[in-house]
Amino acid sequence: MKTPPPKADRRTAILDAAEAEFSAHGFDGVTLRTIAKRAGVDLALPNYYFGPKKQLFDAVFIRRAEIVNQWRQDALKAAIEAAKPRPPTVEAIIRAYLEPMLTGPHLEDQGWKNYYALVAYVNNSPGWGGRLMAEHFDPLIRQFLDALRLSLPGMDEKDLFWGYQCFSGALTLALAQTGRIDHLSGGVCQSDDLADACEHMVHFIAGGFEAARRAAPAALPAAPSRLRSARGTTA
Amino acid sequence: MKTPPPKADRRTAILDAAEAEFSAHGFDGVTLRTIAKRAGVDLALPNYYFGPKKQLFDAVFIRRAEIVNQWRQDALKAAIEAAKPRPPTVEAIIRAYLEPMLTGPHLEDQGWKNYYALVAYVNNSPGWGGRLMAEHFDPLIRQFLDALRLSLPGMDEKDLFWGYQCFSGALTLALAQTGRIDHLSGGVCQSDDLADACEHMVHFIAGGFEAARRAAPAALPAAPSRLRSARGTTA
DNA sequence: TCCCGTTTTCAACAGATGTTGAAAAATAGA
DNA sequence: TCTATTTTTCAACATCTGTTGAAAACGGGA
Repeated sequence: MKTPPPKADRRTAILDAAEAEFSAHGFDGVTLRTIAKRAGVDLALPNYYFGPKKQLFDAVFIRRAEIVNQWRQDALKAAIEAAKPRPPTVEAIIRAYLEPMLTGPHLEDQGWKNYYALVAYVNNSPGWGGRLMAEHFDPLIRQFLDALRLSLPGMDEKDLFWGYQCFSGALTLALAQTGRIDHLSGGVCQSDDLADACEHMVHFIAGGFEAARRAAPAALPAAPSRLRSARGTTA
Repeated sequence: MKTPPPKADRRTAILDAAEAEFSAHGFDGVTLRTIAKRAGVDLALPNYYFGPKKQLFDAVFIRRAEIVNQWRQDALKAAIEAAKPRPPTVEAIIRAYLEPMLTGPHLEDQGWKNYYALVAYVNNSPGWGGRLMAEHFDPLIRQFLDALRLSLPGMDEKDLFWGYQCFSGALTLALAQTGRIDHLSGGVCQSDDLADACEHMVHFIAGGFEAARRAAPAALPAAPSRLRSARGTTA
């Protein structure tokens, strides 16, 4: 599996092994010997290629970050383009944020699932994890927040950011694939079925954002009726 | 601070130190020497009181679990009682789930904030973390799911569980208090202001559940118009 | 006072950990 | 083929890790 090349590329073998181990046990729960053994290489090789342990972790984290960022940026642009000249719906924005990650043929590669669990680990780690997330994901997140602002006119900034915090938390737990929802639901839901998680999250999160705007204390006293969200009243 | 008793209770001193360290660095990121030094006790003492390292971790996790569970169970019962004979609103249920944890004077104790971060760490840890969560929190979670079922008639089971997954994720990230939302919002939101997070989460999550029910593929063919959510249309 | 159970300290163990330098092997260019 | 560069192996280092057993200090009852 994973297309073992005749003359193995030990570099990516190390990255794959480190990805699997780090995502399962965290940074401190993994030894270089474990990684080396899993990759089928000598103990000294990870250090030769990537330097000290923390730099190896960073390399694993960065490897797929730009790829997924590109996917999501394209999806966001497409959603904006498709809705022109109006802003896209909240649901369309959330979908552009989630679908490139959580659906598609790349999920058949266990490496991608491991990577997502790693992102979840980093996003929940206090301190140094924050820098990694901020460096590699904040620019794109701000683009999505900008899009949401346009789709949720009159929404308070604080509500928007706390809404994103809820959104990010829901996504993070889905990425972690801890299997807890499997146990809790008695098998009705499977935490490694990311596409299923995505489809449900889209509706839940979009509804959350819209409810958060509606609940604003006094954010829309002179409500701008000219710019109303595409989704009108539901009843 | 933390009421250092004249004849110190080294037992709770160890628990407090372990709580702070584990919540900040995870299980493998902490050494018994660090904990002992922080607690101001000898290296051998943690082992004397709690046995091996993992049992110490469990003791920290369990110590406050029953307390918070009791709070939440009381709040749920009160919400059900207050709404009788109808089921409480979704928002009231979510509030009963969140407010006992995230608001109140106990949050002035840094120990509680550390504990919440620890719960977030455990909930996002694959494998062994799941057992801890399931053992100590699942019974109460099922009570809340039962209440939600009554307040969301016609909702599909799968939608309910995925909704809870979103809910749990949002709560978990809030509990982690990673400080990321502070940076992202430029100071508008502060991740250690759990009461503020709570108030926003209540609306977001309640809206999410209601939207998830509405979005059910064909769950309500003969929509029960007699039972409608308290919150009507807004325009 | 002595005695006995509990608590605390001390020192050390066996093993694991990240990292490194030098030797050996493989590779590519001329 | 010889040579120069890169890649891989090997062995070891200093340090840290969880755990333990024995000794010491403590505390209360007789």
